[in-house]
Amino acid sequence: MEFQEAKNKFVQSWGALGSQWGINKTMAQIHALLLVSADALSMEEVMEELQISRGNASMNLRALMDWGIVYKEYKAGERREYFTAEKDLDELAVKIAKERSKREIKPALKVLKEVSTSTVIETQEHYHFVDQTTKLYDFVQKADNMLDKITELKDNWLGRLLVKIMK
Amino acid sequence: MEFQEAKNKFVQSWGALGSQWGINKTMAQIHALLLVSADALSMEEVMEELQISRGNASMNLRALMDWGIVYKEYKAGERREYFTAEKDLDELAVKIAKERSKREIKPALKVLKEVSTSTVIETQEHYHFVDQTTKLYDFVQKADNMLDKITELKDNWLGRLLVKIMK
DNA sequence: AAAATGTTTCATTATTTTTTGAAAGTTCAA
DNA sequence: TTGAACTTTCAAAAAATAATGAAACATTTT
Repeated sequence: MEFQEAKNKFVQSWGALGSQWGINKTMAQIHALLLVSADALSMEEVMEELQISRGNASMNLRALMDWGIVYKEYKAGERREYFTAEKDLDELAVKIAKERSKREIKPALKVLKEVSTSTVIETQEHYHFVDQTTKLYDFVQKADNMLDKITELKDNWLGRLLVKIMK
Repeated sequence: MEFQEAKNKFVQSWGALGSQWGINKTMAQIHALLLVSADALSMEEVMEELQISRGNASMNLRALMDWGIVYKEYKAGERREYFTAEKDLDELAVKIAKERSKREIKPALKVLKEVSTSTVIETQEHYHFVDQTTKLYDFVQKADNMLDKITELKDNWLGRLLVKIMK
């Protein structure tokens, strides 16, 4: 396969995947592009390669930086800003997971706690509601903790073994 | 908090969460509603409670059944169909994960394999592309396997211990 | 076999989300 | 301080996605 063809295919597919996970298409595409680019790219180059407008590029590059998975880079003697992606995949996964946890899981947990603890139980129906939402709260919290636990685990001997077994 | 108010808050929030995860709002809301309902609901009741059209209810209930997380139920002597949600949260998580893996991860892996193995390397730039996509392939595959592994683990003694430690 | 009851489909409409591009804003160099 | 190079913002337009509702389709009862 031609290099350009392969790169394009990858960027497009990654964009499609992103949009199924609540990340917008362009944001995912820019990330994909930077991920497989050997050097940092300027905004101009990103616009050119993905055929998108300046505003779109600017907004999504900012969003990626807010997520902490794309960095600005300055080249000596150059005015223009360049952008690179976090290329360590473990690091990338951790950052994405943390960000989504903060933005989505935490607020969901807040609602679950609220509704599960403040509802007055008067009937069987109410009881079922409180029971179910309480279980959901515990479950979501457990799941949310998982990643932190895995990250910690990696730092010790037993942990590394376990991670290895699980792989 | 009033029961109806709590239920509503939960259903709405769950719907919002769903839409950030590529599941449409109504689908997530219907699922939330069935999850906290003590009894199975008819399509009519779902429409009424969520204030949605018949077509919308029909399509999304079907989609939920396709995902295997909502079931039809027939009541003796009744013509009408009733719907219930999978209420075992572990089971629910497994089904959702399997479905997303099938629909999203597997196709992504296919593309990754394709571009990482079929690109002819002629320059440093090409090398970096192949290297990065290969790493990504390995990483995604590993992540995709995780859940299966955790599920298996739960079935044996050592596994249960590990899962306990990690919790 | 017709009516009654219930479900699905899908073209049209509405809503939501994303993108554009031009104007405003910054920063640096001369 | 002016102008050149570059970035950000945001109202408006475009595109993508979801919802409606009426007609078609099924199934059961009389």
